[in-house]
Amino acid sequence: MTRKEEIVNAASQLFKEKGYSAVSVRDIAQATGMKAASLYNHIASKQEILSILILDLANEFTSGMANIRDREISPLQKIEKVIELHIDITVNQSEALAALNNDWMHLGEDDLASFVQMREDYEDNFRNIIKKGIKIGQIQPRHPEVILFSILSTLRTLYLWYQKRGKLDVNVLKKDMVAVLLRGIV
Amino acid sequence: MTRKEEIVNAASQLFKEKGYSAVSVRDIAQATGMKAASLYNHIASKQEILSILILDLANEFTSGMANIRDREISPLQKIEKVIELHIDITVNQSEALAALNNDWMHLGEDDLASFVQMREDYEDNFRNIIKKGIKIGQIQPRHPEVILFSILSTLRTLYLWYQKRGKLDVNVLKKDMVAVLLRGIV
DNA sequence: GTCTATAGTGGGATAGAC
DNA sequence: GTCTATCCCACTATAGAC
Repeated sequence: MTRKEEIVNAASQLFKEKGYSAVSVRDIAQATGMKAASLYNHIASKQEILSILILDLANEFTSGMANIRDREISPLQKIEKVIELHIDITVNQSEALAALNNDWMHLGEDDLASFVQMREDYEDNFRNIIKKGIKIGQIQPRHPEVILFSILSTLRTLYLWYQKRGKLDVNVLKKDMVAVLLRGIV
Repeated sequence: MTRKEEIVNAASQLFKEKGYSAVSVRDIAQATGMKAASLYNHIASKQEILSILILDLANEFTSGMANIRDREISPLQKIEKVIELHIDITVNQSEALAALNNDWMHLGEDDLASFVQMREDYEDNFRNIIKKGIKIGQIQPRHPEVILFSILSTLRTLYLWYQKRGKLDVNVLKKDMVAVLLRGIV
C-alpha cells in the first residue's frame, strides 16, 4: 500500500465515524502517523481524499450495473445480481460507502456534477429493470419508485449494521436478503 | 412560532442539506434574518439546536413504539403500525429526521447516551415483534436481523426521496410500502 | 432583543530547513 | 519525505453599547 493509499484509508475510517466536515487534516495526519504538513506531499487537499473515495466507488457501481444491464437474464435475476453487487461492495469497502452516502455534497464542483450524474444513471438503470419486470408480469404492479427506493435504501445502508451484527456469512446474507427483499416476510 | 422555534427550524433545513458540522452559526443566523451574536439570546449553543431536534424526535419514536407494543393486535399488524408511524413522522419532520440519522454522533455526552439508549430500546421492541411473529408462524423464519434492518433502513431513509419524487399521497404510500415491505415484489 | 466588535481557538494549507 | 513554524481565515461564543 502506497503512502497515499494509507492516508486515504485512514481518512475513510474517520469520515465514517464523524463525517467529512468534522474530521480535520490534523486528525487524518495523526491516524497515519505523521504531521499535517507532511500529508501535502501525497495529496493536494483534504477534498481530494473525498473525491478519490467517492468517485472510485461510484465507478465500481456504474460498471457493475452496466454489466448486469447487458446480460441476457430476466429482470428478477438482474435484481438479484444488483443485490449481490451491493453486498460485495459493502463487505469490502464499507468506509468509502459511508462517504459516498453521506458526504457527496462536499465534493468540488466538477466531481459533484459527475457523481450526481452517475447516481441518476444508476437509478435509471435500476428503475428500467423494475419496470420491465412489471411489464412482463414477473414483478407485482406496485409503484416502481416505492420498489426502487425500498430496495436501494436497504442496500445503501447495509454498511451501517453489517459489521456490528456481523458474523453473518456473506452467502447467507445474500440469500436471506434476496428472499426478504423479493419475496417479503409474510 | 417563537423566535427560538424559528431558529431551530431554519437550522434543521441547513443541517439536512450539508450536515451539522458544515453549517456555521452565521449560516443559521442569516437564514433566520439576524446576526450570529443575536442567536445567543435564544439558544445556549449550536449544539443545543441539535439536541432539541434529535431528542424531541427520538421521544416521538419512543412513545409511538410503546403504544404499538402494548396494543392487543397481531405482530404483523404491529409492524404495519410501525411503518405508518415512520411515514407520518417523515411527512411532517423530514429535516429533524435527517439530523437524527446523520448527526447524532455530534450530540453532547449526556444527550448522546440518552439517544443511543433510546435507539437500542426501539430496535429491541421492533426485534421482539418480529421474533414473536416468526414464533407464531405469521412471519417467514428468516434471520430476524435481516428483516429488522431491511425494514428499518427503508423507513429511516424515506425522508431522502419522499419529497423529491413526492406527489405520492400519504395513504397510497402507506399502502404500497406495507405491501412491498411485507409481501415483497414477486 | 439586536447590534458591532472582538476574544480565543482551530481550521486548511504553505515555506523552508533538514 | 517529514518536520517546525507560520499564514490567513473561519469558527463559536462573549462583552457591552443601544
